[in-house]
Amino acid sequence: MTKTQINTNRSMVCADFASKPPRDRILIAARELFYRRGIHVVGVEAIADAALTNKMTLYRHFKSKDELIVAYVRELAAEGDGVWDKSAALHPDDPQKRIDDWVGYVEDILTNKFERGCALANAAVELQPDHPARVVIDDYKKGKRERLVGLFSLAQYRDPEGLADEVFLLFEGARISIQCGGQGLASRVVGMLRDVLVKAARGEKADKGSTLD
Amino acid sequence: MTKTQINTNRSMVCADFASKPPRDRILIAARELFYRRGIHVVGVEAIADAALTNKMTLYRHFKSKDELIVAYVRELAAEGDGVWDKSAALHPDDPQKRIDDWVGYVEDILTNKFERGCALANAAVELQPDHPARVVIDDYKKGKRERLVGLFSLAQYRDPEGLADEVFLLFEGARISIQCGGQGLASRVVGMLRDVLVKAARGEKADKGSTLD
DNA sequence: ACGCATTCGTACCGATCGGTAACATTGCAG
DNA sequence: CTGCAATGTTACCGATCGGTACGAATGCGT
Repeated sequence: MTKTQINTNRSMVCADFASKPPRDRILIAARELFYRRGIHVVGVEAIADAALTNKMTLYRHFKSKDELIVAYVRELAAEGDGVWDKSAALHPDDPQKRIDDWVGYVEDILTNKFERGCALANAAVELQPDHPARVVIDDYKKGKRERLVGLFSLAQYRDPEGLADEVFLLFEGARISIQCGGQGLASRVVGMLRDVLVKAARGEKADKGSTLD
Repeated sequence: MTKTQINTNRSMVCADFASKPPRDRILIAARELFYRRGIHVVGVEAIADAALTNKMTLYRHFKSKDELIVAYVRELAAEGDGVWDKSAALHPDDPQKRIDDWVGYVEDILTNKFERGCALANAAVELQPDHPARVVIDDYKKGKRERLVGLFSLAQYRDPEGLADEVFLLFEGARISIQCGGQGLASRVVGMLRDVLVKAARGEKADKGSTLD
């Protein structure tokens, strides 16, 4: 909560930005520009400028723009996994608490007025199906759904697969809808999500004799 | 059902393609290329080529590429509205039948293996928030949700607003997920959608004395 | 047959794209 | 201080971008 989110369009996202190594600055700048404006419309020179460096240094760290895109997507995926892992490390034996964490995380995202949808989904929209970054995105999304399934299963909810599908799709739908006409949706979704989970929780431990695996 | 969907990457979507006026050919070609490859990566020359014409003729019908993009988005929106209107015209007094129509339409889309997500949502991802096409997309999406609300209200479902939000988001989430790791989801979503609607139908006409407007 | 508008084809414009060559400059380890 | 690697600077490459000038070809109503 209370993220130190920066609202400017500059890429000065932290005080010691200039003191970071060039590769880090480039990735930070690329991340901001790719997310805000799109991947194809942002040129490598603009990224180098925002990273307080130049095109040559960029190409010393990344063989091509495509490789930079892959690094960008990899970083996003790693960060998403990191949030999840941290919650799992904090509450290793309390799946319900981890579910609450996730809902809070979702709420933070959906109520952030600088959101422009899921950066990974947006990247998937822009990139051709055979782009090397696509498999990273696919794996991440698949993994995220499976984590939800595992969590619901651990919390002994009924039908963890179906429940994971449902909340996953609601979340994805909300994120994409934020950027096209669904501003009002965001606030309603969180309540809806909690509703679905509470309703599902009523069925937990219903008859634990059935095919639980 | 059994749409005459063409699977080639060519833009020869109908037999009399060459006999259509240039403007139509350009819009058809733009539609296919924008959807398959993305808006920014497709140049006007590629569109003109696919439309069996040249850049000059394109610019006689569209003042700029941006205007072509707006026309593209407008056409998509009009077509989406058309599907809805047709169902409404066929079953003006049978909201349940229209709901079934919509679910069938959704099923057609989600099980079409050439789907690359909602063309309008994809366009919104690629275009800057101040692009003139964005308001067309926003209006369409808002309108679509309101149509759902109206339909559920007409069918006397309980909480039509919440229900519309739910099925709308599930649908949107499914469409975006198809193109990133969620191939398996598509088939499950349709069942889930029917489930949600059936469950909601159980609450219909519950107490019709309440604030129905 | 004519005139006229639409369309076609080509060649071009300036700008920007991704990517590189070659060299000057910095900073840090020995 | 010396040496070497990392970084900065500038200029450039071919290709492609959105957009246009202009003349030739076409179709069609009269």
